[in-house]
Amino acid sequence: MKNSDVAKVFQDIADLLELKGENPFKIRAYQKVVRSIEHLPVEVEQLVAEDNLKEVPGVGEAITNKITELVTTGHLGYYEKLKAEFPEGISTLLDVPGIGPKTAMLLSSELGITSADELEKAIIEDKVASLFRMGDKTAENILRQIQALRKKDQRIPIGEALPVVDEILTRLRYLPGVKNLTPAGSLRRFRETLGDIDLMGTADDAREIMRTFVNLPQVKEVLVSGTTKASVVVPGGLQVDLRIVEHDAFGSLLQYFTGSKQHNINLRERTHRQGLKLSEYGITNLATEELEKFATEEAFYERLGLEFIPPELREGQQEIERAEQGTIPRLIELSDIKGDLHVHTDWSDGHDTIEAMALAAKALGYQYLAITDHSGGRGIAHGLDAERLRRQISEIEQLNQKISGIHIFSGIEVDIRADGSLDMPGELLAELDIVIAAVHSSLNQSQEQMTRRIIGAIENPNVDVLAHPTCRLLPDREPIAVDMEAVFRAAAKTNTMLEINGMPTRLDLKDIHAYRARDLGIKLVINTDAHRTEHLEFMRFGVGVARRGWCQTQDILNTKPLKEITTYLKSRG
DNA sequence: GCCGTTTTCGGCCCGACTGTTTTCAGTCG
Repeated sequence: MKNSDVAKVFQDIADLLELKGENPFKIRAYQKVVRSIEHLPVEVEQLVAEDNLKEVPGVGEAITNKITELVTTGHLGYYEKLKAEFPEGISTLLDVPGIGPKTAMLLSSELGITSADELEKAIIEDKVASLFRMGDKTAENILRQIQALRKKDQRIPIGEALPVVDEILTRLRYLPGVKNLTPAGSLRRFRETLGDIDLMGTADDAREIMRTFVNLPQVKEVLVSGTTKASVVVPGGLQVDLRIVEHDAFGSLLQYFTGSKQHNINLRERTHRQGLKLSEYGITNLATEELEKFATEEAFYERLGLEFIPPELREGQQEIERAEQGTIPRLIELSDIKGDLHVHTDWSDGHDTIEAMALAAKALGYQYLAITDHSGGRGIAHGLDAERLRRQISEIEQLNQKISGIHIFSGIEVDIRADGSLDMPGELLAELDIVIAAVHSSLNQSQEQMTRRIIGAIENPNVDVLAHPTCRLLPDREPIAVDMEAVFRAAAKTNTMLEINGMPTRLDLKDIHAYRARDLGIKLVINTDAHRTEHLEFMRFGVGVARRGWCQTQDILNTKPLKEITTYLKSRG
């Protein structure tokens, strides 16, 4: 049973307990476990087998037993019994913004409604507004939310959201008296998908910037428009919130709206024990009721006796304890990257020439670039055969003579065939500086077959890097069925590197896999898989994933300068 | 249901907004 399936069961339990009106803290305990499982870098099944469940934050005696029952037998008696107490499907009502447990129960008991569709019909038939504590406005709002929910593309990949945000920020940044304009929330934490966008800033006159914001050309609908807060909807159904405070309170505002819910809860629980209270306005001493303001996040964390916690780590895992001990690692930064080891050119399915790609890489300040076009495996446009690869190697030699200031490595992204063999003769692969292997076809193999196939490639002595290991595509294509723990073991044993592919539709390895791989001592590489010069900019997404995986420079191969990486690649043969 | 320099029992984050109410319940982030 996959972690996401386990998380889903416990999320549903939390929802049902909410409907039941259970003790809110009990409900929170279940919600906390859901988030813990979602962030788990290993399979729950493995933890059960090794009797390590209690190590997971928020998992105690009772939940250990429930998880164990669920993953060993495939069902959970407690959950089945709980479900039987409610009409089927009622918890889906909670997905509609504005509907909580009380309203859901009311709708179900009074009108027999258990789905958004039924609810929409009932509102249109004017059956809802007359219910207790409801009214015309409430009914109308719910109706709007149901209809918006249908139009909205769930969560949006960060790669799609970022350009929208950049455009908005550019329009607001140069207004007079505006400072500190920056994204917060899941975007600042660099989550791979976003539910909405939070923007923060400070201003001499908040009303001015608010007015500009709600009147931006890309705004399709204004949801809330106040003096310090406004919410709008932009194309694609994406909601964008802007909050503006006074300059001297920016640190607490940014802190408050950056951490995940769990990070904030953990932090406030901790400070509560110190006799302090946190809010977006600052830190209040509970005894004296005095409020301290903070202009920067650094000062805010320092006041709490904590090391600064990078946004990407604020997920409510172990980061607060680590900050307490002063052992937050110095995470890798974009400026640490010295080159890109996976790009395509017009020799295969890329858009630009080798020379153009090299010059673009040089312009980014890189010391090296590896050209890794596709091999000719089936289904890949213009893949190289042995003959063309030989010609490409010699062209790269000539270009290295011609261009100064950047070194071009000869490489290939060789296709891993369905049987685990590689789509290029071994003796030719051995001539290349770097060999990246990847799965592109027969994605529907069984987990057993696929795992064997990939491990076959990892164990091939010519392979240096396994590219985009799970082959998922955001937002739609699910990862292939593969035993990642077995892949990690094989990579660690053979000293094969794993890629963090920074293409925004891939981000593969993903954050928790990068965390696990790093933990096992596997060397990682952050690549863009660029198919044109502009794609080299995707590096920032890959670095974001690596930071979420707690990676430091020494964990990432392409932070090494040219001389070191050349020696390293040669030593691998 | 979890958890422990305040504790094995008694706590458990915080503020804002909205709409329905005549002082607050419900929901959200």
